[in-house]
Amino acid sequence: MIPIIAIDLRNPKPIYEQIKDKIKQLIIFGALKPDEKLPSVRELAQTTSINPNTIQKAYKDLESDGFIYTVSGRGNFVAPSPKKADSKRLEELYATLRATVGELSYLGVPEKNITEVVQNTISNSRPQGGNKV
Amino acid sequence: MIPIIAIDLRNPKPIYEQIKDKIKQLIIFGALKPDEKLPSVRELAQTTSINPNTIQKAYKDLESDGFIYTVSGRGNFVAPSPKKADSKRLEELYATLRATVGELSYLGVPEKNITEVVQNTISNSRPQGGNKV
Amino acid sequence: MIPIIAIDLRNPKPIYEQIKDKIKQLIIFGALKPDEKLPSVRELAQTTSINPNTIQKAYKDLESDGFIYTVSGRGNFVAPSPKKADSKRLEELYATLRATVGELSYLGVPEKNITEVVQNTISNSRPQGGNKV
Amino acid sequence: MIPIIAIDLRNPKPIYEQIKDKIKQLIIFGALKPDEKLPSVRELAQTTSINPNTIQKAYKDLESDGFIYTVSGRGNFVAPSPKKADSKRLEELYATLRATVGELSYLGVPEKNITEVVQNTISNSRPQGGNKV
DNA sequence: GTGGTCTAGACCACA
DNA sequence: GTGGTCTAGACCACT
Repeated sequence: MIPIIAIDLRNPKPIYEQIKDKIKQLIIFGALKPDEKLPSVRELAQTTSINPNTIQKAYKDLESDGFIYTVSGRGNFVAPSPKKADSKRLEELYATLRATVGELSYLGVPEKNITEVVQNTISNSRPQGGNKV
Repeated sequence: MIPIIAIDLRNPKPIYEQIKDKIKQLIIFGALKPDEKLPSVRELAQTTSINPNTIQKAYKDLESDGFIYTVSGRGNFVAPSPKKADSKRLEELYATLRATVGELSYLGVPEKNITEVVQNTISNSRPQGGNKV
Repeated sequence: MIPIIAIDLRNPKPIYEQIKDKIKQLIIFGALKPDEKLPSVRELAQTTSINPNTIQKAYKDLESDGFIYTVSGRGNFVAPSPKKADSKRLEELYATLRATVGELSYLGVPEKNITEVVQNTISNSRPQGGNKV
Repeated sequence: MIPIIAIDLRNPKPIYEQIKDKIKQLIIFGALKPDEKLPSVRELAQTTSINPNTIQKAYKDLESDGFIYTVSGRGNFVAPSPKKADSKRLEELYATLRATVGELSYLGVPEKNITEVVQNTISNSRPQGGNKV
């Protein structure tokens, strides 16, 4: 199953970041299961009409962020859930969270709407490790 | 009161965006009150050792985003209330919110911690428009 | 002062890794001081006849390893000494150390010679932090 | 005694090199005695699920490096003593040693810890040639 | 002038 | 067939 990744060339965000974000989402929200094979660099390059080098950069970044792993000659695969959270990354995420929620609130979005989105997002995100069951 | 704005040159994020973000935060979380005067471009350029053109760009962006307003010859001031919520911007913020919360959850941060940060952020953010009081 | 970096194209080790290693050495053994400016990507590309993309890859890797930092529009600079050692990297280094020393010993190099090289290397490596005075 | 060789497919290092390194270690640290028989290519291929060609290549390299010898139709055996020290290889090992020790020192590892590892490694490595006893 | 991104096209090592 | 490396050449954003 090859998930289609839509790229918006007019988006100022770099293409490889758009790819990273899309794949991250697919992993986080469970559309891609652990150890599932991702489309090969060349394959994804063809289906998206993006240059293979650009795809590879996205994959490399995802690997160093611990979302996927690479087996040379075989392809790229979804990593099992990370054991240790990188504290630097967590700080970034918290900062983004505060800025985003703050702006939403400032723009007049009622608390109820915000917390609802947060709740839904959490319950839809991939249960990590599976320890709970 | 001239808020000190710390700029990190090593940060890959463009300087003018760092300035925008910092000032946004000061407004959202109430450190800068409505109609309060912002430091002049020159002044801020001096205290931060940043090129005035860069400061100028940040101010211009903040104005078009409705966070501040400019009075020619007088200076820049904090906007009293956010301009009508731009639905495109709201969608962006929601997308960021979902991505951020999703990743936090995926990285193993318990729901409690996330919602706590969200709650605190909301209650600390500036009551918009002064409608509540 | 632009240190000349010699590249051996016949060496099976990738060019960007050769560059990384050379620069690491210059930093570790103090030929490049903290906050000293490195040659720009284009400049080094010219003096070495290596493609700029290859140089950039080396610089990016060095940055993510904490040896240098990048200021966009300004250039690349030697990072001050790392505060926290990355435990994963340390493990790699210890493994390499054991393998190397083991093989040297196995090949008949007397203990004296090995420890001498180790001692010299340590005393020549850049004093980090400067706390000791 | 068939030593178990763990291969990490995610490791970017080629599989045949991982095998070479593992076997080298077993020889250097005495887990495999001189003239002891190594598992056959087929056998090792089965127990590790690695392609026999890959194992073959590792063995061939080990032979030309003087760590093992092959008797046609009989199998592969641990070389009794290292072949005459190849000065090119020694230079490589010294270079690696300096780079590794330098980086460890740079990363803040105290001299004591480094020399301790070196000492232990030397005393655990196989006494070469049996000259000492 | 600096780094950052992207493309097109090529060759290699590995399995 | 897969990822990894490299080149040549181009355009952009930032300062």
